[in-house]
Amino acid sequence: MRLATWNVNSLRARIGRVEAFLERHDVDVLAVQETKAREDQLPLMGLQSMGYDVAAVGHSQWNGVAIISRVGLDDVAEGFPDMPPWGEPAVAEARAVGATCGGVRVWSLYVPNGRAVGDPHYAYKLEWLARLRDAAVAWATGPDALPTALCGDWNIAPQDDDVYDIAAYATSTHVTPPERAAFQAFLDGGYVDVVRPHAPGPEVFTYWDYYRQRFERNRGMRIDFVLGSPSLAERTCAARIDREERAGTGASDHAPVIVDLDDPPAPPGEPAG
DNA sequence: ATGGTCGTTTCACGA
Repeated sequence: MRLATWNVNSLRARIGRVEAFLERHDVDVLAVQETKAREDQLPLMGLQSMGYDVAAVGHSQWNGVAIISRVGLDDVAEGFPDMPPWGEPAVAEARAVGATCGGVRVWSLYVPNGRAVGDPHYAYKLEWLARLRDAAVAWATGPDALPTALCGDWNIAPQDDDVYDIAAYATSTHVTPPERAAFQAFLDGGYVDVVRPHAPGPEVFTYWDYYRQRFERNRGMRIDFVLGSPSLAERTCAARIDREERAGTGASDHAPVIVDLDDPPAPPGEPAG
């Protein structure tokens, strides 16, 4: 099964690229962020004709997440248990959608940006992450736990090498110790960055600002991640960042991240094949 | 510190 995550910066503006991406990489499940669309605004017909179902929560101007799947879309959840409220419900709730796709629990997450250290949005970001972490650890444990993938734009660069110029971010969000601790708490809870081990090397960035030719100068950040529960991490056999999707006119400011999963181990007692 | 460029039910604001 091939799983991907991509902050598309408007699904309506990018629908042609999304369809081409799904076809080019033969993607089974795509978690998208910043759809900037209510469900009733989404151009779904092209995706449906390609065999995909869509589960989405959204707002016309910001946030918004969706899961696009051709291997099933069951037990859809809009938001996670105990997700903290903030502002308009339509905005607060447009940050997380979960579904079971082909036996894997997939979440598409748009972690709050935080805006600035000290801003109320920054405190909300940390609270949101802490509550998600508690829920996510619960999902990954217990006898009935499905392999779980936390896919999305985390708006956190966990390591200094994940920023083109860490000194330029000395007073910025995305790299502060509390944000990095919030990210680390998922790893401490058993989740694994399933991409970095399979896509090592210097080209780690997933996001480049539109302005000042940041992509052309490779001044980017690594803020999009797939964190896998232990059983999902075991099945991860390959991963890559599709930098080419970020090039050219009409690109999102984020590149897609792709993860390949082996088939699950056969249940005991059943013949192989 | 500022501004650069995108997106949006746009002449303002979020990223």
